[in-house]
Amino acid sequence: MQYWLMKSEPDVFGIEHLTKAKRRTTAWDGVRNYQVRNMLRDEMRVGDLAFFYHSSCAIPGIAGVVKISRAGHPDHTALDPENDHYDPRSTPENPIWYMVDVTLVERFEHVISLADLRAEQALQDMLILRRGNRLSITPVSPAHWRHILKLASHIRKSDTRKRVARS
DNA sequence: GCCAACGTTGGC
DNA sequence: GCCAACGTTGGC
Repeated sequence: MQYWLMKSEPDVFGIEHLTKAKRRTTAWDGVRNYQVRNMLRDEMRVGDLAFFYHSSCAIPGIAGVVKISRAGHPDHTALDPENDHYDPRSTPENPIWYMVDVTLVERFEHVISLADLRAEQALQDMLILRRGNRLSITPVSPAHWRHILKLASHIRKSDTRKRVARS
């Protein structure tokens, strides 16, 4: 079992879209970076889990958890001249670009913001926190994964306390 | 194979 | 909208 972090711009496709998608599943298409292509094609396995990260938005951060529900297969959007991600170098016989399918596992009640993540000493060496990091998919260590899930549950508990205190 | 120019990402 | 950082392109 491996863990990942996958970035998407919520204005284009966010976790909100995934909650409404058929079978809460979507193809993770449009990746046009070779390092990330190699992860999609060669490394990501069905059953792996990934954080769904919102980038380039008001509150960048982790919005929930998805699982890989289909392993790497050719990204057909590269073959479609009408598509924004069209790449004339890619052909059905020789596809250059790959995608996986992801299925929603959990949407966090609140996004764990980038600022929240940066505040955690235990997460200092996360790839996502390194300056200049531009990969749209990065591996996440089991220790970091567990730590972030703990953060998510703490946020839930503190919310509960606040609700109780108010009532 | 080098490297400058250019395009893109993404936080702020 | 700015800009740092990085990947890609293409001339040589």
